[in-house]
Amino acid sequence: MEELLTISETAERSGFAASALRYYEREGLISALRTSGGQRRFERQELRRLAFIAAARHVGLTLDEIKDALALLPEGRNPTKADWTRISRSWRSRLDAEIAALEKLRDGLDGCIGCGCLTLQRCRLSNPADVVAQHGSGAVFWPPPLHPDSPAD
Amino acid sequence: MEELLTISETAERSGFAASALRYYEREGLISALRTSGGQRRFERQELRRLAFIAAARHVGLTLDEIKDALALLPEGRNPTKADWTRISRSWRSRLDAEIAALEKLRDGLDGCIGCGCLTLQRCRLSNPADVVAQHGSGAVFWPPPLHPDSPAD
DNA sequence: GTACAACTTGAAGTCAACTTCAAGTCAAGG
DNA sequence: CCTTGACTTGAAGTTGACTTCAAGTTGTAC
Repeated sequence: MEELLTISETAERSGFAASALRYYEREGLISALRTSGGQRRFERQELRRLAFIAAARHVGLTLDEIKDALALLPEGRNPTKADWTRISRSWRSRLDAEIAALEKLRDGLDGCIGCGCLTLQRCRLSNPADVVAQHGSGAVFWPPPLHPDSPAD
Repeated sequence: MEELLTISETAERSGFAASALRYYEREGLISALRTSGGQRRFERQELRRLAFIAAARHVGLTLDEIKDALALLPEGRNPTKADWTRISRSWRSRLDAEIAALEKLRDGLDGCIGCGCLTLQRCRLSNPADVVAQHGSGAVFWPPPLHPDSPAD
């Protein structure tokens, strides 16, 4: 029974590219033992961290956020089921918020596209400056961006 | 009554930074007239294109996609309400698909976090290699990524 | 002992969508 | 005419999450 995994084995089993694993190790998200010659050997436990990372990435967390979350795991002992559950509970509300934002956007669009207001002055959309003037910056029509790279902010 | 807008006026009214407007012009998403001295002057019509661009960005389209969409507008005459409506109709189904994907992810997480399977071998999550072996690449558990930059693909 | 795939490193490249910078030009008020 | 803020350009920088590359090293099968 083999105990440790090479980087390519870990890559295949986790679904991440080997280069991503090296990157994650550099960034402190995972750790690796080394052979006497300096090659990485991963403990099976790291596959759990990697599964967590994959899940968190799918939820939309940045690597920095994931790193912070992983830092909440206990030191010394292996994380239990309860540990993993605890630190991923907040994902639920995060996803709920994202879903709600998208639904709001969709419903706003329904009204807006239906009335053709993308081209008409009476819609807030066609004259964002009014909104900006009223509220400082950013259009109020749009829900907050899911990812903080919105051009109109 | 002024006819044409300077770049800073256009920036303020559209909500985009002046540098973004220059970028969009370079990329062919908007166009500008020029003074004899070479400064940009924007027609009011461009504000509609910019409102469209802002809306499309919020829906999650890339600039390339937006450029393609704008190319569907009629040449020669000014776009009508129907033109704008036509090219933004597909957003509805796109948003529906994104919402459905997030809901699927949320519901999957609910089950997964509830049973603690992030740490247990019986869950697909903790052993993605099995899934990869069965299906070629990528875990089947996760809905397709909303943005094509998923690490586990 | 030797071949050869797999591994190592640091540095640089990639992508999108911009922003920032430097150095110079334009437009409008007084 | 002069000042001054707004404008111009091309080039380079930014961010996050990696990937790719070059050049050298290791591990293992024969």
